[in-house]
Amino acid sequence: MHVVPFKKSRIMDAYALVRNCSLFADLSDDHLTMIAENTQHLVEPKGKILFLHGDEAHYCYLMLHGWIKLFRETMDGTEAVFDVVTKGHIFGQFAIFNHNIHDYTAQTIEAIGALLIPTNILQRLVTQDQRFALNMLHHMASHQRMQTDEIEHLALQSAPQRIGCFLLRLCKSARHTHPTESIELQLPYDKTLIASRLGMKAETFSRALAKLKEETGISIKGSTITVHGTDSLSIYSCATCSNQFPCT
Amino acid sequence: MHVVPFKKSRIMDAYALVRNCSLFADLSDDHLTMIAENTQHLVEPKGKILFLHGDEAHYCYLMLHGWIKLFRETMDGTEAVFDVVTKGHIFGQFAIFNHNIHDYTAQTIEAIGALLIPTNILQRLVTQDQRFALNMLHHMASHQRMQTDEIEHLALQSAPQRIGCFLLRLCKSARHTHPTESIELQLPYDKTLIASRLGMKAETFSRALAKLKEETGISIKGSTITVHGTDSLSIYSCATCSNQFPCT
DNA sequence: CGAGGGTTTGAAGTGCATCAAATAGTGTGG
DNA sequence: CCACACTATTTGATGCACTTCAAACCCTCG
Repeated sequence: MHVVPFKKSRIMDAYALVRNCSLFADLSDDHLTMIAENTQHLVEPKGKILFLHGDEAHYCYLMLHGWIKLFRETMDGTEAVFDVVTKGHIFGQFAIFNHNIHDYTAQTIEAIGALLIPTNILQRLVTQDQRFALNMLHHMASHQRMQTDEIEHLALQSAPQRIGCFLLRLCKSARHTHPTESIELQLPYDKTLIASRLGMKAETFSRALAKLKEETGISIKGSTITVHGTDSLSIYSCATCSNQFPCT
Repeated sequence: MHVVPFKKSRIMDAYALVRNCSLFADLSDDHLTMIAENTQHLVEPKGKILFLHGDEAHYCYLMLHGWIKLFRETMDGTEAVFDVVTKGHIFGQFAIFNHNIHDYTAQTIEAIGALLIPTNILQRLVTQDQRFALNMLHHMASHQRMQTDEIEHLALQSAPQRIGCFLLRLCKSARHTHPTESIELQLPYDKTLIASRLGMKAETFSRALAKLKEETGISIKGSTITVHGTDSLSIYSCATCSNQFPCT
């Protein structure tokens, strides 16, 4: 594990990073400082496994840059990718409610930087600080809502629709809210991984993206996709979705 | 809404029911009594919708008997069934972390009895009682683990495997742990609904169950299924599952 | 330039859905 | 107790979506 210790002067950096994470919003300065003082700065190259499904949890991870794949692997080698996360996301924190056991495997898909937060600190805080417990509840609830949507999507949407839904989420995180304006998107990681993230094979992804282009008029040039207004995507993808337009 | 008010003498009944629910375990007598005093006894016939996806949440429901289907419906009429719950289960409680909006629809599939618990009481309690907040965290976490498994199963298991997994859960809730003994199971609700619960059509369920019989040697007589040892089921169903034998 | 991974394309197979119809099971009123 | 209506379940035939296997293409980077 490549840990770069924070110098004293860097503790304020960690403090700022921690405070910006919604999970720690509204904590007292004392608690924020206590967390910041106990973090370490983790740097890892591409392909590194941070922990395995079933491992004892020592840390949770607040991402600074790079991408991480969260997944499970079955005995026969197939993978189920639950999420792919980057800057600003935190993962591994739910282990404190699971006998301190990680519920999935985490692997870097490119070089990353992250803040390591010891789980025992979270464990202590959650029993001592009512506000943190409430933050954690809201944090878990929002995670749960996303999982519920995920289940619905897996059950009801076709492959092209799931891609459309994924693109809509990209539009949203690019703060693109106007439903008729054009927006140029960069796929955040390679198509093979997006395919796994959406529960399909790379070949299916390729064909499904072509079909999505046909159906909604998006333009595709390598990993650059131009959406000429999100309306057509919403109509096509959210047709079999119980949420309102747009579903994210 | 058919509410049968508790007589004063029945408050102790409600008290006992509430205390037995793990979500309220370890609460102080005062708080348990306060909850019990504010509950109502709900009785509803078959087919009744308790609330719709998107409705404002006034109550959560502690089941006494009967079965409830929790699901979402898309515009084109297809359903995604998330769960089917009965005696001892509680649902609707997560709305307090979702702007007091229910996240799915709840409908009776046969006559039910339930304890109605006002959500505003939970909302107050979760901010005032540290222990309740912690209970709620563990409760949500265990719900989340089940959802995570659900996503993995939908992504990786075939229809016959999902049925096998469902039967294994039935074995487990019948406290049948010995892996080589025979056990006779009653399907808890009709096959059409089990099919929806497992994300497949009734026809597929019928054929998949026949295939499961072929593969694992279970016996089927109407809604009675005899499992001659859970080993063969585990081996067949958990082959594409990341969890240990058995996965539940 | 050449190696290797990512991506696309084609051909063939599998699994589940759909549509249609037969069968079994259940509760009803006579 | 029976005939009927209605629903649940099974079975068959067919179609579609996604996968699998194989090969070609493309792009990047040493």
